Amino acid sequence: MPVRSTDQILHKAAWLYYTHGLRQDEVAQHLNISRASVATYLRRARETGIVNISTSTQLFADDVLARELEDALGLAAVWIVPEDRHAMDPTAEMPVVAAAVFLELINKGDRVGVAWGRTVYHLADVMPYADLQGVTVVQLCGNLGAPYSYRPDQCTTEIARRLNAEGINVYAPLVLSSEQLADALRNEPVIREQLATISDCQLALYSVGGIEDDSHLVKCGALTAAEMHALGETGAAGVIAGQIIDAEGQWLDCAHNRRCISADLGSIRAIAKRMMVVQEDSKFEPLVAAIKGGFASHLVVTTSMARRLLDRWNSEDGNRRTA
Amino acid sequence: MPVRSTDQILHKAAWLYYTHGLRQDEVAQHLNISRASVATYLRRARETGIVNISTSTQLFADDVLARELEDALGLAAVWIVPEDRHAMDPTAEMPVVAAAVFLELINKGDRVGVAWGRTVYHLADVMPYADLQGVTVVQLCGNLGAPYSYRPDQCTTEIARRLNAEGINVYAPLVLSSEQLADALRNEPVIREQLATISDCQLALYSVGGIEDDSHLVKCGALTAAEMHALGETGAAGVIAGQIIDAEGQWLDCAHNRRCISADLGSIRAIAKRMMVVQEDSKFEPLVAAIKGGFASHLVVTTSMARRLLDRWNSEDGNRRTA
DNA sequence: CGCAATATTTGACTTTTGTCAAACCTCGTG
DNA sequence: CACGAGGTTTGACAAAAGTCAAATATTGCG
Repeated sequence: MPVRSTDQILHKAAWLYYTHGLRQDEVAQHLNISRASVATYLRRARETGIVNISTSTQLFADDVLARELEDALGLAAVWIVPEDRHAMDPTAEMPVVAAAVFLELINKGDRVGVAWGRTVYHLADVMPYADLQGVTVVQLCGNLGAPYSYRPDQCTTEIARRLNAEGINVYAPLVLSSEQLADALRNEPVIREQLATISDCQLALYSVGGIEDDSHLVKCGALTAAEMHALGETGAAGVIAGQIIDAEGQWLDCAHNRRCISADLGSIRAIAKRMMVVQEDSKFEPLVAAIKGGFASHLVVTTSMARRLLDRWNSEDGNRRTA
Repeated sequence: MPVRSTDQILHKAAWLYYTHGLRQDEVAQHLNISRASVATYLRRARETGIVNISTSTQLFADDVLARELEDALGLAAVWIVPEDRHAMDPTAEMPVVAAAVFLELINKGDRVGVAWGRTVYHLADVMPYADLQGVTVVQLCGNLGAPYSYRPDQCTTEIARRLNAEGINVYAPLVLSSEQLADALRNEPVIREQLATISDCQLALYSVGGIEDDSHLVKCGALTAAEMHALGETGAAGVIAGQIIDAEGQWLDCAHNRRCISADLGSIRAIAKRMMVVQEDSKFEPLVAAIKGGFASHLVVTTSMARRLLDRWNSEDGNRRTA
């Protein structure tokens, strides 16, 4: 009855059980331990990503609506999460689907950028464990305290931890009090180099922020409700990685953006797979702006949001034709 | 109680059970079917690759010996399969490990080349099911009847089927009766194009063949024992994808090779990940030749084989130093 | 070196899952 | 339209897996 603390034994148990298909008591015999221990080891092996159990997200991708959206908006792939789901907690479903899709989109050796928002937080919370050594998770924007469970850096770290990947954080605040300071900090070698690597990412993960008085940026204290309101008047339409974009998805030249330390929008657009997840129906206009701005190649949305998007694009097509 | 034959229901059951962690009876309730059906669906979902359960092959890679081999022979990665394995069928272990390693090495969208041999057959037999749509499995050599379970094309097909990948077969015999005919066939557009795509592969899978009287090529009737014996006299050391190589791993200019329709050895060397699996201890010299010829970047071998390889390389190093 | 705090392992019990023959649908065919 | 082959679904039972408090080992520290 040897007592080893290494996780060598986790690997052995997992291998015999999952790959060879032995029963737990058989595994116990092989390893000279009790069956109860085997059960514990197997749970740990699953939790640490030694064993990976993944379900295809096909279910959410093979909807006619999804195909239509891809064609109409020119997206690489769309996943549609139905709202009803047979009395299953509806708000909980989206991040779960998104997490699974995210995992499917990651390739070995990839560098992935992760932004910030309530959606991303929830996603991190339900992210399955996996063994993605060689993957790097980089933070797309500066840091800020949040009224939710994680700060941006904690969020990156948590995702990296669950994936057994390397996490790289941005050691700077998201918003500074003056443009000068923001400029100076952006030019600090550590920060500059880090932001420069963002366009090397193969995959980005984010949601789009709204510009209402109760939007995320306001709740986190980056902007006051009044400031946000004013921005709305001057063309703000949504938020990408902490930065304000206009209705066409372009960077808005405003005080907030100039004081912001985050990934250059051009760098984000340069990322091959840009995965956008949108939960709330209220984010329709911001989402339209983000899509026009080229911030989404892979989209995860609800059925109703998908319908609205399709309607909008069809009507714009109609307008263009009649014009 | 609807009766749907689609596998939509497989996806739903798998999603609720594996991703949401519901119990089988809860899933049954959600889907309005009996729990027994759920159990059946889940099995089918696993068998068709909708659900993927994979165990890290780390266990076989984190051996000191493996590290030493990588360093000494300049290989990218080595997996070592212990021979004893606690009364577990030893010959059965290698293909299982190899199959898992193979799966880990495949990336989405890859093109993988699969060669031919008893080892590869067994590997196909134990290949887990997976959902690798977008992957293409191409056959590296021509066809030939075999005394084992599969022909080369069946083997490619079987692997592709289990992986839900696309399989591409070579519609030509491995060996022809005359060099003229082989030349003519090699220049047929269909065949030529197919062989030309081999260097586009990201991953190759093969073993190395021996040159004894009872070697694979002889058993399959491609060569007589006498011919093989004669080839041994003129420098043959092993077999790669049906073709004879010499002790340095170079293409041997012989009648058999000239009559052979298979991947150009240069194309094979051009593949980034060249995964070689060797089961039998008797294949030591062929393996040495194959490694010298640059046919392995990723190696799966037994402990004893690993030791012998290391000894050989160390002694050659010694010779070089003393010379 | 002893002792407490912490982590691991186990046996006994409960819950969950796998299995299989029988019942039941479905669809093509005579 | 009745029949039967081929498939799916189910209920009931057997087998396997999960759980947890108690026991045992390990570690850190005075």
